[in-house]
Amino acid sequence: MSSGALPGFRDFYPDELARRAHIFRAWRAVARKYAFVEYDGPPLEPLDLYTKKSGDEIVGQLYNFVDKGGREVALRPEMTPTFARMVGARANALRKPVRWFSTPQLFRYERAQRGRLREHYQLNVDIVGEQSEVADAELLCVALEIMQQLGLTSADVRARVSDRRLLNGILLTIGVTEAQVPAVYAVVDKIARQPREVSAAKLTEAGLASALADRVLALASGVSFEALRAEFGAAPAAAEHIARFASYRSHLAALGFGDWVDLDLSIVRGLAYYTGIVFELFDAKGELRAICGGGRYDTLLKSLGGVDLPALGFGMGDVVLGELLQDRGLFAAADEDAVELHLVAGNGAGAAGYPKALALVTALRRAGFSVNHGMNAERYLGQATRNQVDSARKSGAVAAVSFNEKGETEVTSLLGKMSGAATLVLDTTRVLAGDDTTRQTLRTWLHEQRQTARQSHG
RNA sequence: GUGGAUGUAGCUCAGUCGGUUAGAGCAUCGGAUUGUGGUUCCGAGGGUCGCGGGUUCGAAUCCCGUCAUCCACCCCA
Repeated sequence: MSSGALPGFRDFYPDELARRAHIFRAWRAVARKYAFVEYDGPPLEPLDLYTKKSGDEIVGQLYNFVDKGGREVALRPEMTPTFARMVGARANALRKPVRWFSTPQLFRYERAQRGRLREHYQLNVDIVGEQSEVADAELLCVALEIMQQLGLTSADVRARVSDRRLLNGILLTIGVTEAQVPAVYAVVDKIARQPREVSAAKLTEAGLASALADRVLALASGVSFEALRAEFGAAPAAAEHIARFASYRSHLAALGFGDWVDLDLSIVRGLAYYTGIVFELFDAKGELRAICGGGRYDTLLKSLGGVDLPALGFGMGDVVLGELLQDRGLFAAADEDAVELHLVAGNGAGAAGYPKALALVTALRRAGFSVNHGMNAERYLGQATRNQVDSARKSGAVAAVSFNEKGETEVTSLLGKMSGAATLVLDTTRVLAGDDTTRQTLRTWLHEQRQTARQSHG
C-alpha cells in the first residue's frame, strides 16, 4: 500500500478532490461574504522566518533544506509569518482594518495520525488594525458561518472561547503570582487530556497551595460566564476583562451566533503568541481534534515585522473538517461538479448518423452545457441503448441526450427512478442553431431535475 | 522520537492444522432481438498475499527484520 504518495501526503482522486473543492467553496464564499479579500504567498520561505519566531527546536518539525544557491529554506508550516511580512511591508499603505484570507497548503514533518497529516490546506482569516472586541466577534462568526454553510449546526459544532487577559486577571485575583502564571497555563491547556490528580500535582509543584490548585482546576473545568461575573466582576484585576468579555458575547449574539459559543477558560491555544480572546471549534461529540483555532495576537506583528498593529485571526484545516462532514454525511449532496448531459443512442441514432450526434454535442457545449460522450462511433451505433444509458448514469450525468425516431432531440433525466423518468423533447434544428429560447428551456429543465432529485433524496 | 495494534484485488473482507492453480461481495469492462433503461442474467479483466530474509519437501499461514497505516504519548495546525 506504500507505492503511492509519501507518508502523510494525499493523492486527491476525483471523489476526494470534489470533497476538497466543496470545502474550499464554502471557505471562499463565506470569507467574501464577510468582505475579506484573498491573498497568497510563496510555499517555500527562508528558514529563519520560522526560527525567528519559534526558536530552533521547531526545525525538527519543518520540511527544510539548503537550496542550490546555498539558502536555508523551508516549506511553510503556517501562514502567519508570511502574512505578517506582507502586511508589515505595506502597513502604512493598507487601509485599516485589513481583512485578508488565504487557503495555503501547509507542511509539517511529523508523524501522521487521524486528523493530522504532513500536509494540509488551511483557511487563514486575519484582521489587522482593530483593537475592538467587535472584531473578535466578527472573526469567530466567519468560522461559524462556514460551519453553517457546510450544513453543520450549533448541535454539531461548539465554539469554546476564552480570554487570556481574563484568565490572567482571575488567577491573580485568587492568589496566583505572576511568576506562576506560565506554569498554570501549561496545566490548564492540558486539563481535559490528563487526569485531574496529575494536573493538581503539577500545580502544587509550581508552588500553588493545594486549595488554590483545586480552585484553579474548578475554574478551568467549566464555569458559566454568569458565575464568573458574579464572583470577579468587581475584582480590580479582572473587572475590565469581565466587562470586555460581556461585550464580546453580546456582539456575537447580535451577529447571530450567540448560541454556538461556550466559555471555556482552559482554551489557551498552546502557549503561543496569543494575547487576548482565543477560541477553538470542536465537534459537539468530542470525537475529533479541534476543527479550527484562533484568537488575538496584538504583539506578534511588532515582534516579527516591526509594525505595531493589533491583529487577530484563525486557521481552519481541511482534514478534521472533512472527517466531520464525512461522518455526518454532509458530502452526499455535494454534486456541484456533475456533468449535465451525456450522449446516448436513441431510436433515431442510426438515421441521424454519428457526425450529427457530434454536432449536437458541440452545439450543446457552445450553449454552455457540460456534455460527455463515449468517443467511439461503433459503440454508439452498435451498443444496446440500455448499456449506454447505464454508462451515462454511472458517469454521474444529470440527463441523457439522444435522437428519437422522429429525429428530435430527447433529453431524459438520469436522476431517480428510470421507469417513467422525466423527458424533454427539443427541436433538433433549433438546438444545432444555438437557439436562445431552447437553451433556456433546457437550462430550466435540468435545474428542475436536480431540485426534484435533491428533495426526494433528503 | 516512544509504546501498542494491524497489513490478502480499486473497496470491504474470507482463506481451516503449513498442503494442488489464493476466493467472495461491491466496483470496473463486455454481452443478453437496433435498443425506453437504476432490476435481472451471462462473461471478462484485475494479486510480488506490504517488502526483505529465515524455517520447511512445501509459507498468505510459523520466526526475524523492515516499511506503511491506525491508536495512545510528545507536539501542535
